[in-house]
Amino acid sequence: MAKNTNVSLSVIKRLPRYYRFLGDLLQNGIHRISSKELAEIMNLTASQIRQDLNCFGGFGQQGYGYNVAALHGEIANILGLESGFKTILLGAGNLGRAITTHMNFEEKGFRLVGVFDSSPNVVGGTVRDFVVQHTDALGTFCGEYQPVVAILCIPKESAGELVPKLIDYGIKAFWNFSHFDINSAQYPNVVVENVHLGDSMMTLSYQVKELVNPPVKE
Amino acid sequence: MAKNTNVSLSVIKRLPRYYRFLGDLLQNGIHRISSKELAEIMNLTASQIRQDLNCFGGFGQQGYGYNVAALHGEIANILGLESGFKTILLGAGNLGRAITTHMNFEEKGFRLVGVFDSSPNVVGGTVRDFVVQHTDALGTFCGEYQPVVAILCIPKESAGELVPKLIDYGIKAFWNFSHFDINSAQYPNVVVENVHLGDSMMTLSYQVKELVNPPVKE
DNA sequence: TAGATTGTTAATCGATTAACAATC
DNA sequence: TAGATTGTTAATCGATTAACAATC
Repeated sequence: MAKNTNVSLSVIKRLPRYYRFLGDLLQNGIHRISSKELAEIMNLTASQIRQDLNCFGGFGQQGYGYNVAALHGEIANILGLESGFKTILLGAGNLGRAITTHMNFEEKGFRLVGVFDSSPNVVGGTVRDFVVQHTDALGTFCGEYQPVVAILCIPKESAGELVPKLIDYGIKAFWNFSHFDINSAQYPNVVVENVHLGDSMMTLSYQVKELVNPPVKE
Repeated sequence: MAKNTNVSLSVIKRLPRYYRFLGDLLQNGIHRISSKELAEIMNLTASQIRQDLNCFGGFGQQGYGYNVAALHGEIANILGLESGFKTILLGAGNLGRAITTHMNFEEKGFRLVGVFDSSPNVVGGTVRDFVVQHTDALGTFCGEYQPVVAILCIPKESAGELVPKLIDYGIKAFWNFSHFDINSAQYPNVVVENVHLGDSMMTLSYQVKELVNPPVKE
C-alpha cells in the first residue's frame, strides 16, 4: 500500500466512479473481475484502470484479476470515506436545503454538524435535524466544534465576505456551489472542490447547439 | 467567425468561466482587457486564453487587447445562451425542486417547459410555476411540445427505465444528476452532461484526507 | 504446467506553455 | 513611428494507450 505520492487529480476524479461500479458488481454477487471486463462495463481501457489502481498499490493478482470486495474496500480507504470530516453548511436556501436532505454525508467521508444562514426568515427554522444558526455565530461555533469543511450554498458576495473568516476559523476545505472564486494561490493550505451548476449548464448548451445545429463544413 | 470544427471539451468547459469573469469586468465598468491581465485575474496563462479564444475566431486586436463587451457577447453566442432549448425536468424531489427554483434557465440557453414525477404524493403539486405531471404522460407531452433536453433528478433505477424512452420521444440531451450511467457508445446522437454530486464529494474527501493527514515520505 | 492477467515500461496522443513574427 | 499585444507556430509537459515480461 501507500505509494500515493502526488497522484494526479485526473486519477482521483475517476476513483468515485470505480467505487460505484464495484459497489454495483458486489450487489450483483460478482466477486471477481479483470481490468478488461471492468473496462468494458465502464467504457474505459483496461490499461487506464490498471495504471490508475497502481498509483495506490498492486491490488490485483496475475492470471486472476481483482477481488471486487477487496478493491471496493481499498478505494473506500483511499478516498477516506470513513473519515467523518466535520462539516458545516452555509446557506439554507433551496440548494442548501436540498443538499442537506439529499446527500448521504456519512457514506462519503463527512459529518454535517451545523447549518448556517444570514437571513432572519430562515435562521431558527429547521433543515433535516438541524436548527439553522445565524452566520454571526460561526466564530464561536467553530471555536467549539472545530469543523474542517464548509459547504457554500450562498450568493457570491456573501461567499466573498465569509471565506476569509472561515479560513481564519480553521476551515481547511470548501465544497463551493457559489460563484465566488476562491483563490487557491492566495490560500495554499486550503482545498476547494467547485460545483458550478451554471457553468455545467452552459457547457451543455454548447453541446446541444453543436448537435442540433452542426457547423457547416467548408 | 466559425472556425470551430471539433473544439476540445477542455476548451469548452473553460468558456463559462471566461463568460462569468467578463460579465464581472463589464459590471465594474472595464471595457478593455489584455490576455495578460485576464490571465492574472483568472489564475491562468495568457497563452491559454489566446489559444482558447482563437479556436472560435480572432476576437482581439494587436496592441490593444480585447473589448470586454464584444468578447462577452461572442462567448454567449458560442455557448448558445440565447437558444432557449425546450427542457423538461424529471424528479420533483429535493434536488429537482431546488434546481427548478434556483437555476436561471433562460440566461443559460434553456427554457423549462415541464416538470414530471412518478410519485402520487408529488404529482399534481406545484414547483415554481409548474404543475408536476406524471411520468406516464411523457410520451404525449413530448409528442406535443418536442422538448430536446431532459434534466434527470431521479433515482438510478428510474433513470434506467426512462432514458431509452426519452430518447425514443426525441430527447437529444441529458443533464444527468442521477447515478445512472448513460452509455454514450450506445446512443451516439445524444449528449450527456453528468453532475455527480456524490463523486464530487468523495473527491473532496480524498483531498481533505491528503491535506489533514499527509502521506509519510520514505 | 499452460493460460490468463497483472504491474510496469515504452510509445503515442493531446493539451498547455513558450516564443515570436504580424499588425494594430 | 514605436510600443503593445495579438494570432499562430513550435516546444514542452502530462495523460492515455500499447506492449510485454513477470507471475499467479
